[in-house]
Amino acid sequence: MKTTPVTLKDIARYLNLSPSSVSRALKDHPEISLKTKMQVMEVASKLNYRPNVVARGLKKRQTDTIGVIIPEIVHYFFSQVISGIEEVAYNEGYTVMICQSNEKYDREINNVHTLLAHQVAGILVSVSKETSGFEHLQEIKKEGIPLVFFDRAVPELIVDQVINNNREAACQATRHLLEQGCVRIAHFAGPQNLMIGRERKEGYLQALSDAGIPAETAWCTVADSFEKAYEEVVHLHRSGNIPDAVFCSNDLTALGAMKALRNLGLRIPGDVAVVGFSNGIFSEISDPSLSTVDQHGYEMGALATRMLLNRIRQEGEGAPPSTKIIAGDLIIRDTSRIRPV
Amino acid sequence: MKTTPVTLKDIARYLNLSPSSVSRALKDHPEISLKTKMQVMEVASKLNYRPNVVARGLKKRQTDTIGVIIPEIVHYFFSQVISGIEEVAYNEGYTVMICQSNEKYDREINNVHTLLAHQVAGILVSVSKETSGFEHLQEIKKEGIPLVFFDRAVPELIVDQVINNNREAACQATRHLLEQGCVRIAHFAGPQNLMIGRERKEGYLQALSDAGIPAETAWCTVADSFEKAYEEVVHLHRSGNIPDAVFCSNDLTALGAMKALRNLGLRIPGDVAVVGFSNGIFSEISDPSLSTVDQHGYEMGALATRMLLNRIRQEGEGAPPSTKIIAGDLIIRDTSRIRPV
DNA sequence: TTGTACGCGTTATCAC
DNA sequence: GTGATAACGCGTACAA
Repeated sequence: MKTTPVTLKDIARYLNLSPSSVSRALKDHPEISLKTKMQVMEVASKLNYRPNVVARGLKKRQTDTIGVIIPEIVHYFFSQVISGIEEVAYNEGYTVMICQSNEKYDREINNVHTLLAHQVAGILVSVSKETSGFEHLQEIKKEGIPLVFFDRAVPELIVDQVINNNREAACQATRHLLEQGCVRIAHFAGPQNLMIGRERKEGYLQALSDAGIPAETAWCTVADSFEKAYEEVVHLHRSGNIPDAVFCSNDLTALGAMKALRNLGLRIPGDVAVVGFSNGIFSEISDPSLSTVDQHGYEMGALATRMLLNRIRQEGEGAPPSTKIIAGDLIIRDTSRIRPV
Repeated sequence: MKTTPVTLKDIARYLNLSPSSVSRALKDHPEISLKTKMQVMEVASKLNYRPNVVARGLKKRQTDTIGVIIPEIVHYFFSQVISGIEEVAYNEGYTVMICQSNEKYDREINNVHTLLAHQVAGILVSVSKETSGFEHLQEIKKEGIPLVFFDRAVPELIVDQVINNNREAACQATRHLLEQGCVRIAHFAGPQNLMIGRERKEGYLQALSDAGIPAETAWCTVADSFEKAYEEVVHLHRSGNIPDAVFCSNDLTALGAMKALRNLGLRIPGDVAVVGFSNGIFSEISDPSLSTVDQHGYEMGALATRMLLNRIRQEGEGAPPSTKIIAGDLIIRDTSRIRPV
């Protein structure tokens, strides 16, 4: 015994009104008598009326849904971002449609098409590690749908974006290691096709150069996972070229490095100091606790969503695309505390 | 210069066909000539046609979207579940609409109404800690929309559900502590209005009773957060009533307890052994590494989604509601390794 | 095998 | 102030 939802027509029939009047009454149209408004409101809540957003979406060629394309939901940072997105969207009467690209280019393209087919009001994207083209993202713009990047942007596309000041934060983190007396500092970098990977590496190199320390290529490699970091440390150790600090482009990488260092009998931070990036939930409780950069994922998601909603509401003519920077905070914990600061 | 999406009509005009023929051709209707089908397919891909799912949704009174109501996205376990949901949905051509209740009853009710207004094809729910009624969930059933619980179910509602064997897993975890020689075992329980909270407590009591050990009320309290666990340990210590083991209803609680124990100068597991619940990402890398129960979040999300899709496709008449149990795996790590097993 | 007509629920436009 | 009408894009019974 399925109950079909109550529609405008039901209310209209009930009150001997036309559907259009009911529609107007419900959206508080000025040209409707207070009396009918009251009646309609009352009947609506009595019959438990809920507007059919699908029908409205069809009519207005736009829904109240925000599309999100995110590389991997299970990353703590990204789950924070999603939470921020959902929170703002909820408060503004929007819903969130989530797609994960699983770091695959193909899938990301698919996700875009899915969201476009759903007539979402706007799209938030953090591109996958694999993404090498951007025609799919241009399709979004072509349809006049607002697009905002968060965390991982595509430099070729000039659209609103919220990103971390990766370069500065990485520079700061490296400088911190220098201040601790480290001079042989390695960097386990993220994928260099991602801007965040490049920027963090640049920040690292910048800090070294500022300190007048030449960069050693053997110490600056792409190692983007727990396992790769582990292997890289073992590799460096075997070649008798162990650094006295490692700055990793994310926390998991840092933990992989730490595990390898421990297994090799090296003390942290005594022999090798470690700094990560992201402030994952485990950085605080790892042993020793991990120095890292807090990226403020929740705020990033919230801000990106607010920017998107602004675009959605402005409908076209608006300010030129802007880039908001969320400053990462270096959190100094035990993996890099050698001398008192 | 917005481009409006290509519609069936555009293709029809292009080929001098009627929209209905195009529609049929695209869904591989048997009564359409192969030739037209080919033509339509070709033009469709050439014009980059993508069906408007909103219109289809209105027509069929049902969309290809699955609604998810989840307490908090940032919990590692829940993010795993979402990932599993999204993966299966994606492979089956469905999209996922996410709502988080933030553990609030009001908000959960709101979420239900939002999803119903969106004509979702089915809904996956894990109820909030606050949820005390279930009229809102019954509304879902009333509209004939399939509903599947995951992790946290409402016992009063007989619907499909995927849950952990919390009682058995808790029992096993407690038994493990007994086998390690612990006899004064405390339990920091979850909220008792949630079935999972009650069941884990029951498992704990069961194990004690099986071992002929009377339960001590002072050792079995509701402590459901890092902070509360911390305080509870301090409290027990102050009253000179420290147990020799603590079984916690989740990992964060366990970590709070561990922190307090460390600060009190008690060794883990030497003085007090600890076991958590959930296998959060940090349990493996905490110090000492935390024994816990792996709840297989990803599999839970994937299975729940498959069950939901089955219901959606069967349309009404189907098997009676079933309950799938996902067995939690006790993972023994260092916080409970006292004697060789 | 293909076309016609209508409706899904809502809203915008025009008329009264 | 309110009602009638059309349209959003698609699917389907019915007709041809």
